[in-house]
Amino acid sequence: MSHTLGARQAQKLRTRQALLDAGLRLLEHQSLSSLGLREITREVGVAPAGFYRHFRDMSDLGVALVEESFGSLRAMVRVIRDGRARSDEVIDGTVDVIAAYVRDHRAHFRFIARERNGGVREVREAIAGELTLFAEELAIDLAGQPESEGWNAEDVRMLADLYVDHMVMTATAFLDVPAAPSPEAAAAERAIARTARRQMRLIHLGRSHWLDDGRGGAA
Amino acid sequence: MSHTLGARQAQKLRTRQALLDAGLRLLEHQSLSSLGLREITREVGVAPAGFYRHFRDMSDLGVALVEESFGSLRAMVRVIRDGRARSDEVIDGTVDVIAAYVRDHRAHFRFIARERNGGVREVREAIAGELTLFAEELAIDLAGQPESEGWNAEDVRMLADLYVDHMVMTATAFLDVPAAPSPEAAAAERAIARTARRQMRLIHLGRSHWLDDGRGGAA
DNA sequence: TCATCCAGTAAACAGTCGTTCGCCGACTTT
DNA sequence: AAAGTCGGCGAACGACTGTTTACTGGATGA
Repeated sequence: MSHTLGARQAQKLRTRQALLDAGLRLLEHQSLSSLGLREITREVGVAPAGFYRHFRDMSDLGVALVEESFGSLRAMVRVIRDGRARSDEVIDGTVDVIAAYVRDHRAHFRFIARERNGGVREVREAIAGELTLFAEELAIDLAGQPESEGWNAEDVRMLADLYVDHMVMTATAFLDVPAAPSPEAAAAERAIARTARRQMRLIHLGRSHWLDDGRGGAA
Repeated sequence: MSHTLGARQAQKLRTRQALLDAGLRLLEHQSLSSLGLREITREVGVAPAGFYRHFRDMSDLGVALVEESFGSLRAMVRVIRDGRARSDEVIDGTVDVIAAYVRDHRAHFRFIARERNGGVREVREAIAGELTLFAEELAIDLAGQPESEGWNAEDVRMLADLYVDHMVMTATAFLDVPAAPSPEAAAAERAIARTARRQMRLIHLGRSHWLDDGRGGAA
């Protein structure tokens, strides 16, 4: 059964987590491919060789960070899924959730944004996989909404991809405003949220007129 | 006047360009922050110390690469600006231009995509600046189109940002299909182009209904 | 209680790195 | 033709890198 996880294994997990945390902290100002193994162990206070007890190499740690990052994101996304029905509220709610995610998990998202096209293949692929999964889930949600009546699966997926891309872009925009609270920063955040809401509204508008001409939007 | 640029200065420029080319080549599979000065000079066949005759450090070379990259992009964008008027043609043309840019300047765009959120601040800011400039120009173009009648400046800019983000995302998607020509690669490219066209069409649809309810889309 | 396991250690390995220095020699200017 | 400029070279520097090795000592299970 799930007994209290012997002091042995517990300590190992704590060290592993310390390595992940230190990595994420150091990645705030540099990218994974320039982050050294010794740099992390030094930060944690562990001998360099100890690193290998937990990760094969830095890409391995990177992939672990991807999983950790998307874990915190998924938890937050469930909030939207169980949201209201009116499109205004869904849009506002989505933007708020994005803003909250970036505020509360800034380092996580910065890591994802940075390594999404970064220099480490394994990590890039892990992120791409998670985003695809995310888009697939969203497509299922969208397909169930009344606005999607008469849509074929391909177009629903097309719309889901557009939404995901837009969410990533919006979150990235939030990243660029300084974390330290200040009047200017708050204003910048509000401007980004305002623009993002209008963009989502415009997309939603396009969505609701997609079938207007009876061609299903096809050329 | 512009006399034929003394053999002295000409040679210097040739070396400088060789450094830039080598850098771009090496950046295909890694990111700027992990690229070493010696790595570049070795590739070119120049002594490490020679690097400093052309660039202060690697960030300096990175910024030069940003300018070079956007130079080739701007040249290509002019093709769209002087394009047809019908929205179908503009959309198809835009997607084709994006595809062509990624095909012909793959290394340039890969660099931009990778360093847009990369670990080197100066380069990140240079890219952000160029993209802002790009969005501003696009906003001017959009404002001049009949579809924008009755739009306020903020909403036009909001739309321009949406288009730019979408173009970047589309170009990035093209990047992920292998450069080597193959049946599968060609099919993947066509799928991306098809999705991108539909997304642009959906956005265009939203744009043309933006003022429908007389509130200018405002909540 | 005793043998076993294994997370973490300390030291050494062969490299690599960015940067500085003085110097050469071909081009440029006078 | 002489003087000056300056791109590129070669060598040396101290610091840092990832990885391997044999080890220690506390938790673990018999």
